[in-house]
Amino acid sequence: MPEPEIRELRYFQAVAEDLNITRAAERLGIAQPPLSRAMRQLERRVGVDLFDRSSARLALTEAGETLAAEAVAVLAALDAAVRKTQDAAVRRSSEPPAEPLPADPAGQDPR
Amino acid sequence: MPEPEIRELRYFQAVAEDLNITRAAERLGIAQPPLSRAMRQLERRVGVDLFDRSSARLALTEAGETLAAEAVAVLAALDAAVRKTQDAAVRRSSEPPAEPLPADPAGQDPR
DNA sequence: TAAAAATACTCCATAGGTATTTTAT
DNA sequence: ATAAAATACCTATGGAGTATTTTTA
Repeated sequence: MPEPEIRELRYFQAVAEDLNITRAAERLGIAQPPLSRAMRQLERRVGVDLFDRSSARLALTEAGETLAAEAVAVLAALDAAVRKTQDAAVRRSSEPPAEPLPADPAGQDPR
Repeated sequence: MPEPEIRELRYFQAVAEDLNITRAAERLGIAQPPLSRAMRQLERRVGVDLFDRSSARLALTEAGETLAAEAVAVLAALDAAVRKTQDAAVRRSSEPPAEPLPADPAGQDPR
């Protein structure tokens, strides 16, 4: 089983927030069964249990908590990578660069 | 078109290193055409040209150089996420943890 | 009994393969 | 003429859907 994909990390982030696969699926705009399967597959990919399903209330294992925290960094790195790549292309086509929008949500990491 | 996936970033990293799709494909264990298509798809996903194909010698655009640098961070973050998640599960099942192997390639980021 | 996750299928999008053509040196 | 990328086509894996069945408060 190969490594986790970005889509799975996004799904996992939603489930870890809600601790409810049904509601996370609604939020993600997909059905519950594929999300349930995606989480099982993610567990197979990393090779560890991420959820404690022994109770009715879905809970994260310690490993799950760890991945939830780490996933934030991975997804932030991807978002930054895409944004910087697009910025690099824009700069090339239209110098000088437009000044950064003041409506800047949370400051996107100064280069 | 949705966002880049991890597999595409790994492929891109190989192509960016070789600047030769055919050789990168060999290295990755896939055929040349699917790799060529994956790079086209990646470009569509980020919405910018990553390669300059005007010459016989494949070259990265400025955006491509940017993504090559940023991809390293994304993939490192993913590797760290998986490793830490697996470590968290191991710690839980067998305390105390076995001491870290001395044959440690490049030191895996102190927590 | 009710709410949520898991299972059993079906379908289709897309990752990947082979053969071939195009392009640029 | 050659080496590499792109295109055309086909196959198969797996992502996602609906219907249904566990499971546990």
